[in-house]
Amino acid sequence: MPKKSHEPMPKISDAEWQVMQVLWDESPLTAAQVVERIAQEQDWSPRTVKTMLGRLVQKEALAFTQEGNRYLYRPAVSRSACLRDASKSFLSRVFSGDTRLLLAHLVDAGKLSDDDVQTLKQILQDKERK
Amino acid sequence: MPKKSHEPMPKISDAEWQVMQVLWDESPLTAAQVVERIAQEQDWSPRTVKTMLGRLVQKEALAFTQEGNRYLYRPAVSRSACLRDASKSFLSRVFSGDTRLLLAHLVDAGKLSDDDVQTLKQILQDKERK
DNA sequence: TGTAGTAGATTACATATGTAATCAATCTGG
DNA sequence: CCAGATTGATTACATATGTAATCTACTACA
Repeated sequence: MPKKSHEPMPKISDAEWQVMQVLWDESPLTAAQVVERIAQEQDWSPRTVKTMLGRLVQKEALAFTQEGNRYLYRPAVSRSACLRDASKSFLSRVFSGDTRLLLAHLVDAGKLSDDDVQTLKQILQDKERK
Repeated sequence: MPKKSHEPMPKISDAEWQVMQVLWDESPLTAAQVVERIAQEQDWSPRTVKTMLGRLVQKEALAFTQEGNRYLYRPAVSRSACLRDASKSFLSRVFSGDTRLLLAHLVDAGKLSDDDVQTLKQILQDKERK
């Protein structure tokens, strides 16, 4: 087994998440391609996107390989690990780590459509049958 | 009806949440009392706590009334409103606004004990009977 | 009544973040 | 072969954040 050095998850900022999402959805991508994808949703200057890419590489949340004179970027941390990490810190910060509180809040705050409720019940069924 | 000016929720930082939680749990409190409560969990200098209090007052997340030569602090924004706001931005940033994804993740990532699952089912039952 | 504690106000300071602009090397079309 | 476009690299700069220390005014004890 390779030694898992359990590097602390890089702390990804709000804006940076946008960029990560793009690359988790599709990668590798050149900076220009990321800029395109981002443009669909955010009104950022291409410079800004480049900055994000640079910072994410520094944080080792992204990696790249040289392709001719440009870079091909790809995630260096898994989306699921980041989701786990972000969920955990959000949960502890806002809901004192009480998952049930969060769930109750979601259900309660009308965050869930009837459909969502059905899906959720299904998920729970499955989990029980597990 | 008083005119609801819908001020944009003040953006509460990670560290500031700690202080808000204390005051949502019990208020009003003097700075010294907040320092005490915080000391239970965090190893912050009393100065640091004072800074948080000051910033939260600026952001109008806290209000105070003078009591002799000291202040009595109390929340100026409701916990539930902040939970709503924080949940919303977390959800959209991390889970692209897909509540079901978040739920699936929570259930899935073993965040839920069997007990939690029961509670959740109960919550759902209640919601349906609503 | 003078002096040491407190309380709040002001200032400090490094790092993070949002949001770019400028620079140097390279590629590309004429 | 050269000028403009394009790339990544470096620099910029205001605001936010974490983490305090210093300053000033008032209070309470000796």
